[in-house]
Amino acid sequence: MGVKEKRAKYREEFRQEILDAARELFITEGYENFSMRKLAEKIDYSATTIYLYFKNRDDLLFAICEEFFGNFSTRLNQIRLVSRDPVETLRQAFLYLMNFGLKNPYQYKLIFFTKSVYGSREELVKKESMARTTYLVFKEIVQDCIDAGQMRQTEADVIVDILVVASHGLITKNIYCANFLKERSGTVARTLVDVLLRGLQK
Amino acid sequence: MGVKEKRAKYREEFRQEILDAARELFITEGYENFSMRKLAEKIDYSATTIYLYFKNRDDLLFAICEEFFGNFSTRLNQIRLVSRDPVETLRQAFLYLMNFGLKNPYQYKLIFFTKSVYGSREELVKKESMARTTYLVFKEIVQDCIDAGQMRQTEADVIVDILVVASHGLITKNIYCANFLKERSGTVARTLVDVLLRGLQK
DNA sequence: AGAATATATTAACGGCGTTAACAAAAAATT
DNA sequence: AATTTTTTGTTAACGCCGTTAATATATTCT
Repeated sequence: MGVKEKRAKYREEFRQEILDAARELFITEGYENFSMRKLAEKIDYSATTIYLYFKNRDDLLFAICEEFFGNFSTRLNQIRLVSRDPVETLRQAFLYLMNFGLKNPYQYKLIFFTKSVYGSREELVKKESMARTTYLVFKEIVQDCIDAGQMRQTEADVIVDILVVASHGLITKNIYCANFLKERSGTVARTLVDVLLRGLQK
Repeated sequence: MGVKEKRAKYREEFRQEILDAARELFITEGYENFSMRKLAEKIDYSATTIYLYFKNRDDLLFAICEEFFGNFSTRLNQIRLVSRDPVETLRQAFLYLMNFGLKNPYQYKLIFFTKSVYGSREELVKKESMARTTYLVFKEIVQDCIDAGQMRQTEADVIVDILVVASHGLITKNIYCANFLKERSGTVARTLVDVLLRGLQK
């Protein structure tokens, strides 16, 4: 009926509030069953208010992705500072990604397996997104391994791809295959990491 | 306005016609943008007619999945008959899955990465679906390798999981990551197969 | 105080999946 | 051959959805 008595004094603060609610809703309901109206009800505002802070539904998802990749690249740089051995750094980085996926499968799915929010390759490269930054850091870690002579001479891009492929596969299977017992996922994950890193080393 | 002059004489025939149109529409438009109304328009019938042949939207998807798994398990048995070496059989089977995915990414996605149409593990096991059959054949092929002493003693289930994980990962990445150059996918695929099979052999 | 801007609302458009009510053709029964 | 029943199709409607337009009110600026 009446208008909200409490207004959003600080735009960014309220924007973040919406984003948090959206992330939760996206994860619990899934991308398909998310709706702007549900989100509106959750934050107790009308649906159209959301459009004052986000262009549309996909803009919300974009913000969630960027948030994730921001944290991820920070974490990668931390790992890099702590660990001295390049291959060990790579293992840690890879495990971090996989463990995040195993612990937060639906957020992982939301970020990596939903209608790409970053457009084509050209758009991705020029847009200077956190997603792009993260990829570059990951690639640098791989390059460090190659430069240190501890990894067979393959294009760093390909190696990054292989690792990401493995991680993506594990999480997808974990999510979509009902006959994929949860207890086994740990075993599969460990085996995957070992086989891949051993296969990649000189 | 008027009622259709040409009626569907043979139920199964018309059902298949709908299914073919649905598959095409699901693949071209994606699961998200598929709609019963579009399908209706495509086959030139009213939307509600579809409900005389399929329970609902997901029932259509289920039929498409079963169709695929039927073909897949047949193909696996063919490979098994031709090839004599167990590991070679496994390689062929694995490559068949991956190549199908690389050639038909959106159908692969539709079948493996959409809201599971097979329910929980218990439901999957008791329902006697083609999906279940396919999994069992795949597992038998792996078991043959183990029995022949050519593969390290690991649970066959785990090995199947690892291979499927790799395949799923490759296809997902191929679909969702704009920066995943198409030309590279072949290289990554070959490397994956080699590393995995070598790592699994005794 | 008054103008301008930011923030929020309701109403509406055109789409969706699905069900209900109904019509007509085909098949079965008498 | 006439009539009942079943199958196959239709239109209308319900309650969702994303998004835009028009509008009202609060806050901020001058």
